[in-house]
Amino acid sequence: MLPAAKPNAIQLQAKLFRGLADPSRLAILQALRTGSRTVGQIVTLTGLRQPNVSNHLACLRDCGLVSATPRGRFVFYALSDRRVDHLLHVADELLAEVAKGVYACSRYRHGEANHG
Amino acid sequence: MLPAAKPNAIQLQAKLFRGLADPSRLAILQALRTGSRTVGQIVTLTGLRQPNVSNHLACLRDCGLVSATPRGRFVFYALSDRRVDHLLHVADELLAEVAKGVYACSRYRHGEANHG
DNA sequence: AAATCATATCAGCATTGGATGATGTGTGCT
DNA sequence: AGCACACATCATCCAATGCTGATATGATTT
Repeated sequence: MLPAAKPNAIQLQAKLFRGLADPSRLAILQALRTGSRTVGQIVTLTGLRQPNVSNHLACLRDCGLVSATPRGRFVFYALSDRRVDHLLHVADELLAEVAKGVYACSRYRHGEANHG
Repeated sequence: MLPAAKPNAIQLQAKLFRGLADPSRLAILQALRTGSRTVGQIVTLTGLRQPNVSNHLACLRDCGLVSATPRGRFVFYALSDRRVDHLLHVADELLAEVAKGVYACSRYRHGEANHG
């Protein structure tokens, strides 16, 4: 499919970025930047529905971006590594200095509003 | 929508990551990491169709990730800033060390194959 | 001026992905 | 044991996104 540049690496990167490309998942990661949180806390912090949060957490966990620690009937989630935080930081820098036009990119509206 | 963490920043990040979350766009960016390329060159390098490439380039350009320099009937595209390359690099590090499970994340299949 | 080439734009289609409500699993308390 | 709570999973629905072929625009050459 891609003669020149290693498809595998690209596909992986694409998947990683897609994992980060969702406002809900970013909100969850944001909630975890300050420390471990239970699912219930994340629900409260983000305003998302519980099944929705669980679903996204499963995704983030599969991807290795967050870690889960069961404790009694609670499950504490945390960023799995400081690099995750770092990537978010680098992205913010890029937004501030380079990618200012992102808000105006009309190719997709994802992130502007939620569906029904 | 998100009481705790600045929604705006999150929406912006989501949009930026979504800009990077597409295998075609990543392939294009990859093709540009080695220098300026015309649309035709990118088409050849990536194997994508020309309208498709133009479309993605418009997206990337709107987002500020790439810059366009018309020269005669050609248009040369290039990464707009070294930070773009940097972000891709950080993402690769994350993939190598932390997010190894990304390949197995079954919440979405984006990046594994193209449609019809 | 006509033709050709490089790129951009358009309308339509198919697919993916995310949200929701209902339900299942397992733990802790009384 | 029975109940209540915290979280996970399921099936379904809907919207957004990306791809394609056709076409328009603009520039260069003859």
